[in-house]
Amino acid sequence: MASKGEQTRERILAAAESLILERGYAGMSIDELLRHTDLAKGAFFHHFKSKADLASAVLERYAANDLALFLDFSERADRLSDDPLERVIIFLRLFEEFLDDLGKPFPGCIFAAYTYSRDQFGPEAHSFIARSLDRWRALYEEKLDALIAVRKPRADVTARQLSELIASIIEGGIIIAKAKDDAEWTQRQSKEFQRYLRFLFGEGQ
Amino acid sequence: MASKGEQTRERILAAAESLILERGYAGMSIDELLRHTDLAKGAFFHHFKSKADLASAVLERYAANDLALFLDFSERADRLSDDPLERVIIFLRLFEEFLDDLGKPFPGCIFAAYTYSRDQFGPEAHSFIARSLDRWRALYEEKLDALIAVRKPRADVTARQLSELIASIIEGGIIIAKAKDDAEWTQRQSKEFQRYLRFLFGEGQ
DNA sequence: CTTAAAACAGACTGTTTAGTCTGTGTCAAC
DNA sequence: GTTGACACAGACTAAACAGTCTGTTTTAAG
Repeated sequence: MASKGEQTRERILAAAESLILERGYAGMSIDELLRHTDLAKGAFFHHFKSKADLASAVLERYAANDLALFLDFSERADRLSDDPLERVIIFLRLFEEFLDDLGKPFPGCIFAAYTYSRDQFGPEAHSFIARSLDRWRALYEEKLDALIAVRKPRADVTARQLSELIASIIEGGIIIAKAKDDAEWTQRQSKEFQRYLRFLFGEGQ
Repeated sequence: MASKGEQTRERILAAAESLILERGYAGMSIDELLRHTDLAKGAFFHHFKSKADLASAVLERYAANDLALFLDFSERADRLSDDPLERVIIFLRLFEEFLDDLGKPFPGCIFAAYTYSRDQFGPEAHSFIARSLDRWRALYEEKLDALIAVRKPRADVTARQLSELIASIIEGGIIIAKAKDDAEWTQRQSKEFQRYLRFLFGEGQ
């Protein structure tokens, strides 16, 4: 079980993530973060040596959680079907299910939030975000590659192209869902992408 | 011609927009904005009564410019072709051309930047952003509606669905292009969407 | 040329900010 | 039960912050 200190650190990180998504990085003050966690200054600076240090920790934690989440979707999809097209679609639907269960729009993507505060972070953060986004996209590419390997698409399309498209759709979907406070927006776009996939790889027609 | 005061106001707004896109709203200080525009405190508060007032003005200016830009693309597309499918595609390609000419990734969407600093603004700003995004999306819907009216799509798809999809693709594309510093990312996704459109509405196959 | 409003300059103020520092509990190991 | 590392509390500081205020220059109209 996690030690007391680790629990507190996690509490700070979770609160910071949600505050950053609502106020932006510069808009989240440490004092307010402390109010949200019922802690004092000393506690915070015991766990993090600066606000920038917190920013890195929040970023790395988000990237790890995000990757774990999608890896889980990916593996579950593979267990739920043997058909490569169905595997992609189930992969997408597990994510939709996840969004549905939130009840409200996804609170936001830390990569996007940081990208719209780019100047506040160093080049290490920039490249970490770029790599994380690409790893996430590559999860889609893998699945689409397996599909293309066994079933020739009805057009000269690559797994990379389709993975870039679905990554853009989801990233954009998250923002618009948040901006319009529409909890189902992203899921609808995911469905539309599936229709495109069935056009490319489906049996009928 | 614009008066001296209007010119200064515009200079402030332009500098503020670009600073907000790079640092976030809270991350942009008035003092730094002044350094970028070579002005003093008095000048700023002569034109804007507060930082929040500036925020509204930046938002409204961006929305107006954005709408004008896409309206121009829309009208030019209509003049360049009589075929409704070509009109949609030219509409998209004029935007791609615009992005190409920037040389670097699009600096970002103010609607998205504000959405990732939501708590900093009031409900009027939220609904203004929601309405602006929807008006922009509706431009696509109009064109797609005209297309569907004369050519039955190869699937039971609506103009609204397709407009939501392309809006998400572009909004997400802008972020990822910025995050990865990839100037052609968004254009590639636009092209992939066009492939989908040709599947749905194209002649051959 | 006069004048008054508009367009700015820049010192100043009170508050908020990140970060420091000293001290106090807590808790397991010995 | 003593000790020493860990986990916090909270007053404090210096800098940055948004916003004020008084004054000077610019501009255009009569």
